[in-house]
Amino acid sequence: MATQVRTRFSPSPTGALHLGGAHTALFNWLFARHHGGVFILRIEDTDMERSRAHFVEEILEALLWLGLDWDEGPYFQSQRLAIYDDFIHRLLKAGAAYCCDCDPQELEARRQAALARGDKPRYDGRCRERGLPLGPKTAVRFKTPQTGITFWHDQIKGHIAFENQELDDLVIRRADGIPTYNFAVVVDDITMRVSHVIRGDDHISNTPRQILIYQALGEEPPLFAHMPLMLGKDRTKLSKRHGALPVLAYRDRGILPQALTNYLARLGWSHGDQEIFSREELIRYFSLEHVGKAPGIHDDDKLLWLNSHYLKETPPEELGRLLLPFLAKEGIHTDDAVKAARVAATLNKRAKTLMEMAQAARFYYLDPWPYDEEAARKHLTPGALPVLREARERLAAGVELSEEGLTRLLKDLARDLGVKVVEVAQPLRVALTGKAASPSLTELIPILGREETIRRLDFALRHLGA
RNA sequence: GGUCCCAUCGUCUAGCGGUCUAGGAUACUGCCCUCUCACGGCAGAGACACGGGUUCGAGUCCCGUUGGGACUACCA
Repeated sequence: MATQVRTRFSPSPTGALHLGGAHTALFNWLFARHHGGVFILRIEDTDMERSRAHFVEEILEALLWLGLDWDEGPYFQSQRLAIYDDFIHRLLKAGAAYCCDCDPQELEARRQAALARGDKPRYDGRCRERGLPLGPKTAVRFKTPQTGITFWHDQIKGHIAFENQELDDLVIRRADGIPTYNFAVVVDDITMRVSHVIRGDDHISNTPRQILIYQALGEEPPLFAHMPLMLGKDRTKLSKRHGALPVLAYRDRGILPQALTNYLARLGWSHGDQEIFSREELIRYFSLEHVGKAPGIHDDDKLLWLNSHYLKETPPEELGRLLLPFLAKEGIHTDDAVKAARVAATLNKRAKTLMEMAQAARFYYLDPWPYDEEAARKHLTPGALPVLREARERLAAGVELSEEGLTRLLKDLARDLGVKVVEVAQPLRVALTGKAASPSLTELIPILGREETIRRLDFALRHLGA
């Protein structure tokens, strides 16, 4: 009988969830969902100094926004201290760990000295055989075997091996009683029965240490899969300075969650030539075998392309609803979802984000003046007076505000005035939208309405001194 | 410095020894469509890091070089 697939995502609340974190969360989630397994959320908040409660809230919010729901948790390491202590004592009793009262500052000084000498900075094991009791000022170190090789078959990278002598006796419990990362992770993954540890390959060098702890505990290690890191444009680990924003910043920018998950899924993973994946397809096709080994560089352009794809695919009614909060940010406070849907339908092919869409939608709600300077200079000239006047008259006379009616109006106007269609369209466009580029007049005028259209034409006429 | 990981168009990638004069996507350029801008359609340019092997045959396997990255804490 195959054992149940159980994966976990374990962020530390020392900052917002960023793209890299979302990437590994997604892969864990997809793997669990693909296998009908369990996805666990665990908050690694043992760093009391840097952990903040509000980051926990933000991380959960971001995961939920992305649609990455968890089946168990969130567990908090800070609430599991008694469990870690049990395992510490197991190790102590077995002689696989020992207490150490070396002064941290001294240790740091020795580290620096070794570095300066060009030596490998490693703990010299001076407390190893001292048999110190566990006291209030003692840390606990793991007794790393000094010979032999620790290896595993990585589900993504293949066979990886480390010589044990490269490793030193790491602290697994700090003097303040809090376990360190490498130890807490192992205890958690054991007790939560995690079957697959899928994480960034910056954790590869932690893996042999963790495997050694499993062995000392007499436990079977889970399967490891180290996925390639996401790098910034300068090819270093992705961070704020690459413009890699927190996940929620993408939401606030008007990126759709489907676009972001699609983007993240295709970074480091592929399914033939397919680029667009529904959530169901992602779950159906995802597998570790098709995760690549090479790191990927974050490319905002590709994200934007996917976002515009999903913007085009989203039904206008939904798009209108999504647009409302972005309109508000433009100072347009409306709850008219019907109008917003009509507006969105004219803009969904012209914007890459909801934020852009809201900016482009301003003229539907606000007076288009003052006009864009260059647009007005070019198109709102005295020569345009007849166009504006005639258009105003015919609109007032009751030209039908339909696609066909307005198309005919533009053509007739051009013919009757002896100019090209573009020469009637552009002045009208600037008069109505304030800009030289906009959705088609035949679709924007019906939304503006007859009265408002005429009002704007009158203003333009007066602007030209008519 | 040490250890480990990685290496196909600028970027994301397909490729699991012959079907590769290397495919798709994005970005870029041009043309078409067109009331503008987009969208869409078509076309173009653009890569197997280098050197050795193995093999009848290597982008694909092995070794080395170079390059890049990660880690190197009583952070996670």
